[in-house]
Amino acid sequence: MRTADKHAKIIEAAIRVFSRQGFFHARISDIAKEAQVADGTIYLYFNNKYDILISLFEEEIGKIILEVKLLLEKEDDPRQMLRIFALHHLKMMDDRRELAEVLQMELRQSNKFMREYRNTKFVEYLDIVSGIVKQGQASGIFRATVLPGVFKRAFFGALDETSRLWVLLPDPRYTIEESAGQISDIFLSGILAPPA
Amino acid sequence: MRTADKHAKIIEAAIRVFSRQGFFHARISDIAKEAQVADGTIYLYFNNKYDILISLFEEEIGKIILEVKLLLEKEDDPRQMLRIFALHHLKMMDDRRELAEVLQMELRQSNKFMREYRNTKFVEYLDIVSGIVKQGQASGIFRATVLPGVFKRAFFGALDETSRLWVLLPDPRYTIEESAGQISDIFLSGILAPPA
DNA sequence: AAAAAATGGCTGAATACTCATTCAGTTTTC
DNA sequence: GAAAACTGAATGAGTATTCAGCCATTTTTT
Repeated sequence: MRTADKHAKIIEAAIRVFSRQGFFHARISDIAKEAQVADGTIYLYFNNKYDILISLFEEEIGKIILEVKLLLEKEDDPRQMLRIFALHHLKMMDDRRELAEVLQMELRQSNKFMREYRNTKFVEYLDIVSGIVKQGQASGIFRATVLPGVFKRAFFGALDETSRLWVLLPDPRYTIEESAGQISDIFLSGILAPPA
Repeated sequence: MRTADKHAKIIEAAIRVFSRQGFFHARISDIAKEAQVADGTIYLYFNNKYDILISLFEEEIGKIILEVKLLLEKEDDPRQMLRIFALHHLKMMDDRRELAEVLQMELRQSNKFMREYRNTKFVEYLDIVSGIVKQGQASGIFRATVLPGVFKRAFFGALDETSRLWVLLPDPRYTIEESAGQISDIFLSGILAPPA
């Protein structure tokens, strides 16, 4: 076996290069150099440049989904589950700055310009939030008037925009825990059923 | 007058072309054709391709800021002001789909890859929200514990992510008013001072 | 056990483009 | 008849992808 998991090596290199240069400015030769591999080798593992990006999304978001689902398994209070999701999301984006940049910068474009690609994993990630909302509504803890489909977008949007703040220019004024707490507090006040 | 405001014509054409193809896939010749102008003419009004994008951001966001500030002038209750901001934002994104797509897709990249460009107008737009929050906190209507800098990001992120939903695939299940109302409700519950 | 043959992962220079930008020339304006 | 505005073909830089061959390893032959 000559290959020391070149596939993974190339994905990791691509994360670094895309985060530095953006997808369009990244050259295949840059990724190859970063992965310590020849340009041509990349085409043994991926069909083309887009395919690297799509594989990267699916694989990395897949890992994140597994992580957060594992954390949520241990909890059954939907209020705590939302807090866990928020904190995990921000922590993860902070721990993996380079991946965070790629997701924030390139994921949006991808839906539009890679027509066939449906971002299936990303939808699955968002649906974790609407799942929590539905669970909370079923048990009467959350208001039934809140639309889970609107809530999941708003909640994710708030987290995403907040984490972009640090990724672009880390701001020591707010800690991750503080931001995650504030966002969770705001959304929880907005969704909690009024005391009977 | 041979020029029937070519500058504006080119910007408008660029909005359409960028929204269809994205900045990187858009050719100068596509924009020229759309604006019914020769390729070279574009370089009489803009320095280069990036400059079209940046001018587009500054000018269009500038118009949006004027609009929303005009609406907010008439109101002095910070609660209503937040509702107005949310509704106006979503309405505007819905009315001007093509512009919305360009802002959503390209604005993020721009910060990173046009180093010198600081997105000044965008910051000004966000600061309208933190301004409202500070005003509400000063008058005791809003909790002082909420950080305006976190709140503005979260609020804008929620609106932005929500509007992307329709821009990509219009969903007849939620109206603009309903979504704007839900988001405002959530954030207002999160920021209102508890009744004394 | 040595030599020969086959395998296939890997390489990187060459190809085959695609556009952003320029500028010499044309048309319009005053 | 200058000056200004405009045109669009030509230029040339930049790069995704290909592919003919290399070589470490494994398999077959002697």
